[in-house]
Amino acid sequence: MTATAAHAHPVDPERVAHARSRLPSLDDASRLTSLLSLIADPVRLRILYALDVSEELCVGDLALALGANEDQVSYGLRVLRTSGLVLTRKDGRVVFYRLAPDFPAPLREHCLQQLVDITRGPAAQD
Amino acid sequence: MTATAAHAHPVDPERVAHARSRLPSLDDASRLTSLLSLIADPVRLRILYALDVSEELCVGDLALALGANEDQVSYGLRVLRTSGLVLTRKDGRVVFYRLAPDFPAPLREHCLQQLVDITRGPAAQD
DNA sequence: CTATCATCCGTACGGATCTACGGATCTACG
DNA sequence: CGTAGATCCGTAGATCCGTACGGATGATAG
Repeated sequence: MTATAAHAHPVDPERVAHARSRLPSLDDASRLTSLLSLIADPVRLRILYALDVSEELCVGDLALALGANEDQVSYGLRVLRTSGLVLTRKDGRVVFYRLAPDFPAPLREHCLQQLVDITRGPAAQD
Repeated sequence: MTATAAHAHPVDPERVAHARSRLPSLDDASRLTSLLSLIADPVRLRILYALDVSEELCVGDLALALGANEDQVSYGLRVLRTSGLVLTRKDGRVVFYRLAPDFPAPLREHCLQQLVDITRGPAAQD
């Protein structure tokens, strides 16, 4: 055998079939996770938060707002820009960033506007 | 100066202040992103989907359902288990996994139940 | 036209993460 | 007991990712 090829017959065939029928394809899952990976970084996530509430900010101001150095912000923006999540507008020597108009709405609503709560109430609802 | 220390005065102080006041702390952001990182992986995400719809599955069945090898699934589960997102129940020589009872509800509702759509409609609605 | 500022780009380094493999456990079965 | 199945664990190698740095670019001011 090549690798771990055990388990020829399911323990619970019904559940396997049920799961399989509702599972996103590996392809869809990959697309989704590459999107999630983009926001799964403190700097990038906070950049997105900042842009979400402030419409438009330049790199330096973003760094100020986040309390991060400009290298980090610049790199974060590079990634977000490359993936099309943010757009730029250049005015003189300043580059302004904003969320792309086609920024995934569910991502914005759910992740940006509600997900912070997650970190606070997994077991403690206070 | 040590590093990139430019930009002494904001270009747009108001927006900086506004963003800053609404920004999650680096700490909250880090907590959230480490959670997001857990689901930002195709294997783990699909494991969670499968467990979400099938209540309980053992490693081998999970591998069957995902069409992945058991090593991948086992490693994915190891990570999820370590982080407390899934629980195990042992019955004979089979180990069953399920979502932890305190699995973050918003994560479940938003990410697992709605987020796949994201990958389909950013610009192309078919 | 030169100095300076805001920002981008390429690169190199270090650490985290995933994969793959071999072996250890524990259970069931005869 | 001894064997086979299901799963876990440790580890080594490959790969990905974020950070930091130096220099390039383009724009403004003098």
